[in-house]
Amino acid sequence: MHLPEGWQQLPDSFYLRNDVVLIARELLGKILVSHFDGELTAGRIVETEAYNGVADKASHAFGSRRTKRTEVMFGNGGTAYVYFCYGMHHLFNVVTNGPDVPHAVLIRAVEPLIGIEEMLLRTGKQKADYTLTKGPGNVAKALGITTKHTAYSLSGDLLFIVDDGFKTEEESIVATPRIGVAYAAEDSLLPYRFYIKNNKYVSGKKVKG
DNA sequence: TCTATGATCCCCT
DNA sequence: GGGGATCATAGAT
Repeated sequence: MHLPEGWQQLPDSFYLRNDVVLIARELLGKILVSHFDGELTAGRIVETEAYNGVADKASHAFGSRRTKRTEVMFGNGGTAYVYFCYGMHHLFNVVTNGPDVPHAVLIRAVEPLIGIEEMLLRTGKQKADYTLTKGPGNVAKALGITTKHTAYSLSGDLLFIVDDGFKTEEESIVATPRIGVAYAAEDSLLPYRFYIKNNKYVSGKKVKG
């Protein structure tokens, strides 16, 4: 496979660290790439959420709940956790940390870079506006990610994340509570959601101008 | 600009 | 048997 010059696949060591909130923050500005059936699609990550394992009421792994679905989170970091939600959406997460520590980062929005025509086909949209990859359901749909890709290694050449040297300014990063996790009681207030300020692909807020 | 609602199904209890 | 880490649309404001 041929990637653009300067695109460096993230090493396992990036995912194997123990601070999932830091990793969620550092994933801003990186590029999520899928290469299924010869179709290369990629987008720059502009919104993420951290899910902090067994202590986090918003996490599927809260209380060490270990099931067929969540099993991949209990494996090694650097793999994909994809699950099906609301009867129609596939949501893509990055598993982090070592075995038995079920940390994950939900990718909530990307800015399309490569394969926009293919993204339009997959989503059935007519034109590439800001809704193409806004929100976690749309990200997975545009990149062709489904539950069959859960447990895929991000060290492979089908689904992975690269660094192209893009620098995300500290002052352009915003931290807020996570979206759609009101059921998590006090944990729903934690500032575990990160996004790039003023980016039109970020979900959960209106776009002006 | 907002709120309400329907679509739709896998996974867990 | 019930609810969910959502999205697009319709209709009210």
